[in-house]
Amino acid sequence: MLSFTEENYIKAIYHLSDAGQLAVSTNDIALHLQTKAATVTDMIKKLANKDLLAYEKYYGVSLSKKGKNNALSIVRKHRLWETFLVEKLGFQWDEVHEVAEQLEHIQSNLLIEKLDAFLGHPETDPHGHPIPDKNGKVKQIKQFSLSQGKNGHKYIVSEVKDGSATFLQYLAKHDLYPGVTIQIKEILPFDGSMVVQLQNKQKVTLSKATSEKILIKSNE
Amino acid sequence: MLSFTEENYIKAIYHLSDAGQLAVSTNDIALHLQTKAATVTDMIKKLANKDLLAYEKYYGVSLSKKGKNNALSIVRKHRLWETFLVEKLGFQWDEVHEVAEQLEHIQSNLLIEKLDAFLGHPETDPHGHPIPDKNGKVKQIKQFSLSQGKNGHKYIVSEVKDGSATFLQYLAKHDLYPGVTIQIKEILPFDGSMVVQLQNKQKVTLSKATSEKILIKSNE
DNA sequence: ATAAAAGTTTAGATTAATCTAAAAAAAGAA
DNA sequence: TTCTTTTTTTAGATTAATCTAAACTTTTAT
Repeated sequence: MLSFTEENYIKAIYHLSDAGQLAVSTNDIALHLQTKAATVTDMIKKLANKDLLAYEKYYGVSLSKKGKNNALSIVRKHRLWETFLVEKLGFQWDEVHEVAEQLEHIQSNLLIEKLDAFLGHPETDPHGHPIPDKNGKVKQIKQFSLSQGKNGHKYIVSEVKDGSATFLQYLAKHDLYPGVTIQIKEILPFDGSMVVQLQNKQKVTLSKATSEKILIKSNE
Repeated sequence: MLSFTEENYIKAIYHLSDAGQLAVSTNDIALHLQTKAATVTDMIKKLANKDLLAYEKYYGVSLSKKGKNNALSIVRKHRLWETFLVEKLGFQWDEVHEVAEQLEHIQSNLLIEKLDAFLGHPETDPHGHPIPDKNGKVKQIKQFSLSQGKNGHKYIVSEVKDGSATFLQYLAKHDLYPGVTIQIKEILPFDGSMVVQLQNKQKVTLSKATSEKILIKSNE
């Protein structure tokens, strides 16, 4: 069984490697976990000894199959807890992250399976991130950035790529959540900002920077 | 903020001292926490420095006001989580303890207040233990042991004094939970065992040892 | 191609929580 | 009361996770 700290390293590496695709550098991990490179070197040696990752001196690490499975289990727990906090306890979606960071380390398969059932086996969390299933399978949705959407077309918001409280609060104010249907009404050529209409007919103007951080999927 | 370990010591001392009434010995704490007396001595020195308890060498410890408040907050969290696990996730009442031992250490006031509201501000957990309120106030119920009940009288089961899985499973099999109304039908003079009738008219014979571990309160 | 910069590792310490073994104090028994 | 037993504390180590400073590798720039 992994310690709290080991789990955090595995999760960080998973995210930084884009779900285990690419190798991750010592400094990236240190930055992400707000710790020092020397500390990271020590820890990745330990994780390498446990066969959770492959480590080549000076060339970073990449997760093993076992490491990826561990990461997926932690991500699953994190996202189920976030869903619980928002759907059942009424948290704002910008308030959930820190608490879920703690809850994801609770060790109990029974708990997580019962929580999953209680939530109705959700496929995505409140930010639109897919929740890995019990076996670590992640359902991939065909999605792309809102900035690539076409004028006049309707889409469903599927995910937001920025978890900062200010950004999430901004979106919340304009009722932009995963699951919401939007239609692109206008794309301004000079700065790439766009006007989108919500279900309730309200229109919002989004800067290019913002529309790049919102992912959408086709309207079926 | 207290560490996981510090919280466990404070909670153990709280329970062993009967809610902070009496002093607790080093050995009792070591036994309860499955650790060594030397370790306990070190830790209580640390907790004494933080003004969580009063420590007199060779004469044990007693919780300070601050220590008691901390303990009550942990107990509150533990019991709210147990209630959640049983009421919302469908855990059996003998399965909840270990998981609640982990959940009680999650740090978030918002979480615990929202959980409390979600559960409808329960006054007792599934074992009938009172849940301290936000301010640490514990509602005391006038209760006594079933073994002291009178023949023919009706009572409500209010608490069970043994948390072992086997005992709880035994009670569950006979539908004996806090909140259930029972009537004493017969008390056998030679061994003190008694026959009680449940709401559904079923009768169960309980040994003296068992009836001593079940607490009851008056039927209003 | 080589020197400077950036990134990484090693060496040596530190802190929290734990342990064993030995010393000291308190409690119980003769 | 004095000796034995039990309980508690102290001393000295250990492990996990962290740090700083120095050494070493790789990358970048001139």
